Amino acid sequence: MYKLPKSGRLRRNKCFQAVYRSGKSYANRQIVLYVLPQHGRERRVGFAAGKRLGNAVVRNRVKRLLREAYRLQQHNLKNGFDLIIVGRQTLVNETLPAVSAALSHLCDRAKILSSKGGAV
RNA sequence: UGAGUACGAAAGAUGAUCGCGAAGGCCGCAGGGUCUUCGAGGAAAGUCCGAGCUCCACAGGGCAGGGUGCUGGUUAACGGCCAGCGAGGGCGACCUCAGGGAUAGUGCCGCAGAAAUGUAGACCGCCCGGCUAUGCCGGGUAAGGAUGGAACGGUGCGGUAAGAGCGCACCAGCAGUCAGGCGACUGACUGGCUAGGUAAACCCCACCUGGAGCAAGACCGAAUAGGGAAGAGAUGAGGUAGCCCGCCGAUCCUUCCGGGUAGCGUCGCUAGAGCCGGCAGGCAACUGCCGGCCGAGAUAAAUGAUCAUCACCGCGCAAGCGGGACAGAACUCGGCUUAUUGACUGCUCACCGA
RNA sequence: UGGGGAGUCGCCAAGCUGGUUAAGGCAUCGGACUCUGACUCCGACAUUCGAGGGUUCAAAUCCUUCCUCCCCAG
Repeated sequence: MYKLPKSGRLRRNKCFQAVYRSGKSYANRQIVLYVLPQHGRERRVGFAAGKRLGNAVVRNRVKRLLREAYRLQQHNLKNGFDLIIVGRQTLVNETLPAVSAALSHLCDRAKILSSKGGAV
């Protein structure tokens, strides 16, 4: 239930470009969320951390935080979407609970939470 | 106690839960499931050097170009390291140095200054002589002044019209001989009395050096079309590094039109100039022998999150609270450089006490 | 990850190779012309060339170590 195998991840540059170009975006101070509907498919997700955030250690940490936050609440999300979650500058010094809260806030606004799960 | 200096080592430990990557075993036709083991660094960084490896010819010759530059050693190699020599800095422990050649040649040395390298040069002085005489002219003089970063060895005595290595002593420097040292070099003696700086300017000398890089390169599979048109060249197109040689070499190149630009592909991909311990050689860098160990292999790219306990540091009487830097493998090694935490050890100096 | 290039005034830049003056244009400020503005004319504007160290009498320039930015290769 909490697993996150490679098949649920966005892996190709093409897919990333498609989501960036055609998807809708939602943002708050910590996170930017891109959503592209893909009807009938398994939900896939990608994580990104831009060069502005800092050196390689900081960028890796941001991506791992985002992945952990997504992993722990993915069962509340609907299927049939490609998502990209991008970390922003204020995320660098945050801890996991704050990241989770920010992510669920965005998912609520994007209306991809499943009805039986509800907000965390 | 304070200040400093050198060197080595380390970069918290254990457990639980959830999750990720790889390898191997088992189950399954298969998607996959499950168990075990392993899973970031001293700098993984910067990419400043040197190698391995791959392709270009089994990488060859000459010129050009580039690099290094005290001596000896070390190494696969190096611009690294070790030991020494010389110069400079520090009271000292110790530190710094691209540190060959300026007597092979060429260039440059602004402004200032009379003059910037030629045995040249007289602005003020100094001395001698002449004159139309408180000045002017001619000559001598580089000791004094002035300029400059630098002015043709320095100090002293003699000498002289005034001066000058003109003569002498000492010092610096140069050349030669002898002695010591593998050598850089050091010491002694002799000689002629003097030769500016700059080679991180060109250069000379000695030594080294082919080019590209794992996006190298190899393989498998898919796709299209053995597409069309025009032009140049076989006393040889074209390729091979800048040129010449040499080599490869039968179809190749340029332009236009059209088509294609595709695979979460496989290998290369991790056992290596490897790590740890002991012994031996060496002042040391390092080397040899013996024994043991296997320690990441990803590809939008794994190595994470949460919690608990115990160490360590700081604050606090205590309960407790807070803290742990710099930073993330991408073919692999040897160095260098840069970033950075809190401790340990040796040595030096200053002060105080016994 | 590998390879290559560039940092000079607020902006665009010349000067670096071959060492002794930091050109020029735009912008800004002050003045003149005008009743006022524009145009035009005159004047001002870099103690230092991304940062540190070295060579030299002397460094934007030569050497070296860092920092920042840009480009190319799937």
